[in-house]
Amino acid sequence: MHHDTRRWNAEKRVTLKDIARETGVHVSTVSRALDPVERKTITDEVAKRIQAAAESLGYRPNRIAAGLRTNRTMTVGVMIPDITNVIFPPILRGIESVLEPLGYASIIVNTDSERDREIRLLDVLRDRGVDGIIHAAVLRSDPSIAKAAQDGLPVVTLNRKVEASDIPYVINDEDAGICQMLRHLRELGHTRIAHIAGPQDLSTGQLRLAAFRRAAWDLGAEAEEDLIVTATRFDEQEGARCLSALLSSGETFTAVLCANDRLALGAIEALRERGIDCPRQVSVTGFNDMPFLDLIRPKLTTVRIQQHGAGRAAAEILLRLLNGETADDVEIETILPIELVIRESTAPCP
Amino acid sequence: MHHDTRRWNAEKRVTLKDIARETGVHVSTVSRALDPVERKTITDEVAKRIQAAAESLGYRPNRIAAGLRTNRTMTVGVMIPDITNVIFPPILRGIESVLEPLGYASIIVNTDSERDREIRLLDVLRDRGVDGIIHAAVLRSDPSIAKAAQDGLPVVTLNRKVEASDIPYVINDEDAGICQMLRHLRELGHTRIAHIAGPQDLSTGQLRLAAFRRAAWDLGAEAEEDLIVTATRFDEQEGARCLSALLSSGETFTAVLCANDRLALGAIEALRERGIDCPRQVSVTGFNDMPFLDLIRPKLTTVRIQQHGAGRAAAEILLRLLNGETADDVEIETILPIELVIRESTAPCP
DNA sequence: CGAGGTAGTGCAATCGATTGCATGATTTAC
DNA sequence: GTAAATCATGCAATCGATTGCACTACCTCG
Repeated sequence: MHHDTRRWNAEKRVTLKDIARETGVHVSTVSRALDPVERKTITDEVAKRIQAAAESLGYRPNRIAAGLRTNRTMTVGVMIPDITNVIFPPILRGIESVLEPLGYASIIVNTDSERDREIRLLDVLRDRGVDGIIHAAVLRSDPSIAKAAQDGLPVVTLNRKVEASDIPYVINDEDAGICQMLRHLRELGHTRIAHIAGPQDLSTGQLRLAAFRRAAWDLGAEAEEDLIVTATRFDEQEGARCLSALLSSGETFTAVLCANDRLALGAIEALRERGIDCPRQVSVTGFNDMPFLDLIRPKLTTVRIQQHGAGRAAAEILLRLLNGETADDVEIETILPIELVIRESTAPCP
Repeated sequence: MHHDTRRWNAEKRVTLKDIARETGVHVSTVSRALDPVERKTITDEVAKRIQAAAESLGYRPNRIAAGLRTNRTMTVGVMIPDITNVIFPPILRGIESVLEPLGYASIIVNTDSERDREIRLLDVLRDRGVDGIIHAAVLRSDPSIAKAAQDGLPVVTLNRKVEASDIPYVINDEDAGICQMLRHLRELGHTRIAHIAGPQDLSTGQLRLAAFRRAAWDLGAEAEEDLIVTATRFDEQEGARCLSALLSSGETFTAVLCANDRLALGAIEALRERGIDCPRQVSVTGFNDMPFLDLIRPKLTTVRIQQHGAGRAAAEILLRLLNGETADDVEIETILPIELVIRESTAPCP
């Protein structure tokens, strides 16, 4: 016999072969007796005996071996930009709430919004034979994941969509969110409303900006292009930078509608540094309603998206893909409803 | 040939066999040429040719197959109570920063502090053949993980330790943290200092309570047992409940040293509800310095622990275990230094 | 120039589970 | 009562990579 080079062979695992020896049947019979689907092809008495033996020996199926044969690992990959961004943990729990009860585990990777990293991590996932991928960090143009999906790997994108592809996606009703928020500001009397837009290479940033322009039009005024500044990242630092840019542009404004909460937080901080009060002098709004927002002063008026729900929805679609439905059977677009959350960062126009 | 029952065989993967056929050598030679260690046993010219072929065919090793043979999956399991607790994401990034560059991926699971779930998830991880586990959700007494470690599975615990076992652990200097905090409160003139202790089935809760008693003694006063209330969970709700209990006990106090930030946040909220001002009337302190604390009013005085650093430290120890060092070679205990962070929730004794 | 090395490859077993087909036993049908 | 159908189980190939050992050159040295 060849030498054993395994790592920790202390108590070697119980295998089908052990159960077969114990019960005096062939390993294939054991395999069938333990498979809920194949079980009916086995005499009931024998199946019971095998299951009892499996139980008493403490058998646990080796998913690695099964995975090699069947090409299913019961593991999915989840790609997000950065787990320390508080918006993502609830999403992950939403995904888990659907997948875990069905026996799936997930490998979570952080792309840090770097394309190289994303490509490398995609390989990391494929090398491990994940059955599918939920991708919450795609760019509007993202050839690597599009290629993977083309090859037949089940993929669903979350929060963002990749254009010119038939990858199913779950997003929020950005249009309604921006529109309702703009209306809210109008009702408070604001007319000169600035927009700090998100990165335009992300569908979220692009959709929200488009929605802003459209909403302004719908409300009877063209969007003032000079009052739109575009951030390069969705973070506080960029929020602050964009607000400074607005201030030094010389334009006047009494409200700033930001493409997400972190931009809004940065903007408020920049206002504070200049002694400008939010909301008394300038109203600021966010998008996402990330956790803890109600503990931070001023409490931010924002658009609540379904975080847990988005995770669930994406997982459910992925499941259908995993169960053999093709991208044609599954609806490409899922838009989740939003809800306006009015707190303290918006006030009547001074 | 048997029927192929694989799932998405669209573009079937390139295997060693394909490269072997392409280059006219045996698959074992290909395997060796692609293995950095075995490579030297191969003629340089042949190795180069094989590598070139692998490259041009777009070969990606199948880790499932390799894992079956070698019993190494290059995947580790990470168990935490709940990813939506903001303390954990930085820890995970710390772990990742060490393991990911070495080719490891991690499967993260949330135990929700439920024992059944923990046991089930432990099986989920073992079934997938993880090479080791970083466990940040252990109880002081935790037979299931102790058993796994006994069986030879590399395990490191993080933030908490399991007693009566030789599982290496990485924790914070709870003693120093509590002691420095108590001294800080004393220096502000407080003498009647309450303690909201954490769950005593977690080493963190137990160590911090013990440290509180010891520190009180060291500072020349016995801990007033009536001023100690124990929470059943580390969360805001319990913080509020414990504070109420303190208030209705009839004891007087001017400061509350809490076993972690969430308890402190809950305590402050409960004070606020009763119209008691923190810090003017009662000082409150936390432990951990979780993210966003500086955005929440009043800014919480707390003990900063190394979150990212703890993840890194645990990962480094796990690595040594993975590389064959036994629990005897590795230091069982790693205590990371803490730092007092004085903000606005503590003030001189009124 | 032949014995003893050594280096480079090939061979084949192996990891553990799955599954199409073969086989033998039993039942059903006529 | 025998042919045919049905059922339960065994057999063996397979997934893709790894690796101990065998084998064949060629090399070195005396």
